Amino acid sequence: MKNHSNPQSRSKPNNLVQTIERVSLILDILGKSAQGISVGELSTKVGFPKGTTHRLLSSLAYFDYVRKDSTTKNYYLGFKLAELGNRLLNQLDFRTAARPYLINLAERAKETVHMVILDEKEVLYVDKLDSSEHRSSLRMVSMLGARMPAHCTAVGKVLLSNLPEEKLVEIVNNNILTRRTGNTITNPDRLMEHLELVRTRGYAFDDEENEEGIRCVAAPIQNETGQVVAAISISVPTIRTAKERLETTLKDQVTETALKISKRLGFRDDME
Amino acid sequence: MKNHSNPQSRSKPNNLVQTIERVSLILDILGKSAQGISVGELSTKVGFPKGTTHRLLSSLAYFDYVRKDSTTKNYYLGFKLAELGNRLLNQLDFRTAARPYLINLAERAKETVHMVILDEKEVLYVDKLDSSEHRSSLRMVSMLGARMPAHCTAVGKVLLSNLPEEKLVEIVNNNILTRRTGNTITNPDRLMEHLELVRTRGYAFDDEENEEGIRCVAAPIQNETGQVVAAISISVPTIRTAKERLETTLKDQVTETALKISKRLGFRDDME
DNA sequence: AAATAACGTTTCGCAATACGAAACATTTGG
DNA sequence: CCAAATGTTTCGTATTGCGAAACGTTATTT
Repeated sequence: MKNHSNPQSRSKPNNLVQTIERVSLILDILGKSAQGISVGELSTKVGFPKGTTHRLLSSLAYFDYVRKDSTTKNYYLGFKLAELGNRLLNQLDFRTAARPYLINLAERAKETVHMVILDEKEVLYVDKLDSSEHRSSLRMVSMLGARMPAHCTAVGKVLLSNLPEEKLVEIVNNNILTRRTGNTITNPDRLMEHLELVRTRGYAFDDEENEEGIRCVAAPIQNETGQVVAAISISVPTIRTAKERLETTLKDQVTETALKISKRLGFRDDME
Repeated sequence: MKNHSNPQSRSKPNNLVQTIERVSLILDILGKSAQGISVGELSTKVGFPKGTTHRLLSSLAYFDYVRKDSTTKNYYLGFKLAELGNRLLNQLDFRTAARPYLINLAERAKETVHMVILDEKEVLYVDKLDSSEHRSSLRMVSMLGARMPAHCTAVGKVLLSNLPEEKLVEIVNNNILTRRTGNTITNPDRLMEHLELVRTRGYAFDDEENEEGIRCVAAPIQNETGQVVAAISISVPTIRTAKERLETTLKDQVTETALKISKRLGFRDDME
């Protein structure tokens, strides 16, 4: 699997298959209902009749996309999704290639390391390594597959800054930049300016812009065609680490590691 | 979310929704094609016409269940699956409850710890902790969501042994017990006998029955109703660890931890 | 315990939906 | 540059899935 960015993605097909649209809606709702949901409740939520909802659910259950608690009769997401999600992550070749480098980085920095990809306006976590130092901290329990707005994370800003101009403008203009903390950049013009800086520098910081008390540095991963396919970052709690360490040692470690991984993927910095 | 076992699951609904059946088939194939697959190729594989296949794919792509490489035009699994899979795992309350105990167990044993649930004849990995000692070993790269036959793993045998008699018989009779190593129990009668022992003991070993060079001990996790919802295990390489340690220290550690987690979930051993 | 309400499940005639053959477009290779 | 292969769209048609209503099955009330 090589190309992971998807430039002209998500154009609404002229004839959407109704069932797929409905299934997607159902799974989204189930994903938000940790306690499960009954046919009736779901039926009113999605707006199609009980019978129809039931039919879709039982077909989904047959293929394990959905699970029914046999006593309460509530429906949940099914384990097939975990299986396919796992398959997907393992199919990402850059992820496999990066692993050893990320483990090494986490050990040396003694901090948490993430790898993410860009999906429209959000970043998606595809790997995560804790340093042995902070294993017991339960702060971030398994974020694999989790999403985060791009504009307020170091990884997100690195990835945005490498987008073709028009795509970037489209994303920035068509979405409100949600405020997550006092430091979040919510002004489109300021963000564009900031991304310009990130692009020339080749790395980005997150100075408590996404979460109070957490700072990050991030750098891009490029493949053999020079395309940016992912970004990696180191996250540190403000209490424990001085801003200076982030901007010197840690910054150097992420950028170096990112370059090593990129080279491993066939990238050459003499390329252009 | 409470009940996770699904006693009378997977009965074929009288009227399956065709689209769901087809989508499931497509996703399964994509899950096996790491290098991506073209419309034409997929179309012949699944056996429906190109146009139809294309329509389904573009609808799936719209909701991000599938991704299209814009240059090669190949299709891949989409990131929505990773997101939903992640949601599912985080919705498992017993998993969240168990985490701290598993971290502790991995640290003390200095070995790899797994948590799994039973899904029909297979076991599905829902959590995994490496001890800091063996982090760099790349042997098991992210098995979350991965599946394994139940009959040849310690966790699987624990879970099978707690199934209602009829369900167990059904599973053992309707599936061939695939041989994974020289030690795999492939004879149904011997397996039933062995599971009887596991049931009375309350824990199970895997003596290189699933993978040459790996041994495990596993114990069950029970919830407030006494129902077995998951199993946990410690895995050790035969070269590094004597069988005796597995059968004494490590066995005690897993069973103790499993009981602690069960109690945390409201289980009381005085129940019955 | 009986009655009833509330919810899950199934049925079935109808029409909208998705089907798929074939036309059209685009890319690839000679 | 043409031809072959592959991806995409169209469109008339029949099938598929729709959903109102009937039927079962748990839960709740009196």
